[in-house]
Amino acid sequence: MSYSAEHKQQVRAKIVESARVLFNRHGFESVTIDGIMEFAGLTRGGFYNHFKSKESLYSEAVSSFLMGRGAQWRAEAGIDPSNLDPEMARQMIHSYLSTEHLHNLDDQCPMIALPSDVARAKPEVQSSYQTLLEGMVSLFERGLENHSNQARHKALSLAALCVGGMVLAKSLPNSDLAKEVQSAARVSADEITLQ
Amino acid sequence: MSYSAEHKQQVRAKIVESARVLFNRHGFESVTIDGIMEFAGLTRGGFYNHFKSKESLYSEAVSSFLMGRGAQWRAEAGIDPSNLDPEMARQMIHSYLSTEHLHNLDDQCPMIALPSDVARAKPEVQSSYQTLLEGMVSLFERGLENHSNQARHKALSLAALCVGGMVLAKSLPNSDLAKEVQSAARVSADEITLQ
DNA sequence: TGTACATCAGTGAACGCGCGTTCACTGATGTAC
DNA sequence: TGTACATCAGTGAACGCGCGTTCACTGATGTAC
Repeated sequence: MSYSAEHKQQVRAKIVESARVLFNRHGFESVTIDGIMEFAGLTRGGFYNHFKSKESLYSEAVSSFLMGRGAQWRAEAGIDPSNLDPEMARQMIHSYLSTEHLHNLDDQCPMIALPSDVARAKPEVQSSYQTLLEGMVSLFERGLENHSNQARHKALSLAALCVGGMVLAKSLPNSDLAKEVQSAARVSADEITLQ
Repeated sequence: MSYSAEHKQQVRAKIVESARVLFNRHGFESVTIDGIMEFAGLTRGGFYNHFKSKESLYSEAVSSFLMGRGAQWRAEAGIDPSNLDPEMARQMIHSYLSTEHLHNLDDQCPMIALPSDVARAKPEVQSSYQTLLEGMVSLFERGLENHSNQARHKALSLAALCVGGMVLAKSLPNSDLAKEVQSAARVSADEITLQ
């Protein structure tokens, strides 16, 4: 035997995490295998011991956010998915639509870091994106459900407001307008959440 | 003398339009100079008679939408920017958040076709994106202003809802969920518009 | 009106570079005895 | 416990291809006379 199974698994996870961060920074296409492996502390050729191709990483990098940085974020924010209320939903939305989230590119939600990349990718990658969206919508919905008979519809609109506000803010060169968009989206989200 | 000045200008415009469509389909990076020129009915080398580099096209392709396809769309929808009301704003939003718009990739609003590409591009490109956003917000604002003292804030939120709803829909493999997101965003937009 | 000419838009071959992928190898690891 | 060995994760040179850009050229155009 050579290395243990968990060693291989850990290295693999390190490559996925490296890819996730670099994809968030530069998008799928601009990131090279060389760059991913170097960022993970390895060399080029070894990549193919773990993955079939560059493309096969996209889906995994997107979905790894949910259980990795996303879970960490939920824990830090004190979110208990089984016990949510409108005030908690409101806090999540304000955190999502914050300047900190906008500038924390490495740990940013892939839904706003990679929308065009995913839209052009294979269905498998889009499924990972859908899983992220469903996670977000589910959190919002449970935060609202005791207080509204339209929780599903509201949760979907809140997701669109969150993602739209951040996507717009990311693409603007003028940080004043970016902040204005985020602020407006927060206020409208509050109204939807609390009404 | 050789060709007339307007001939050169027309060819240049044809290249920009070719680039705009191909960027909408595939994003900035995947599109090649070869592809752009062939789509415009020309050959590779001539590109540099008109543009300094590939990158110098990005900004122009994005902003060309406003006066080109965007103006055509506004005309077809019977929109008079100097005479708007909430019902007109509502129609614009429903048209933006429609299945037709989602699937009409060639003529799609660049704000939803190219968000990641623009977010990673030079400030000049982001300025073109900002001009598109300001145009949209201005239309919404004028549609609301006689009926609300918070027209600016509402217009910004409506833009975030429109862009967010469409960006999400574009990245989902499941067209049922995509339609559900669009539908929810439309309903929430109506509430913001008419309240 | 007709012809020679100067201009420069357009052509397409060629260059250089970067990237995804392959492959022969090497050396660290864990097992067999 | 110690040693020989089989395995395969990791290495890095090399390959092939595609793309942005350059460049010498050609030929359509409009002007001068």
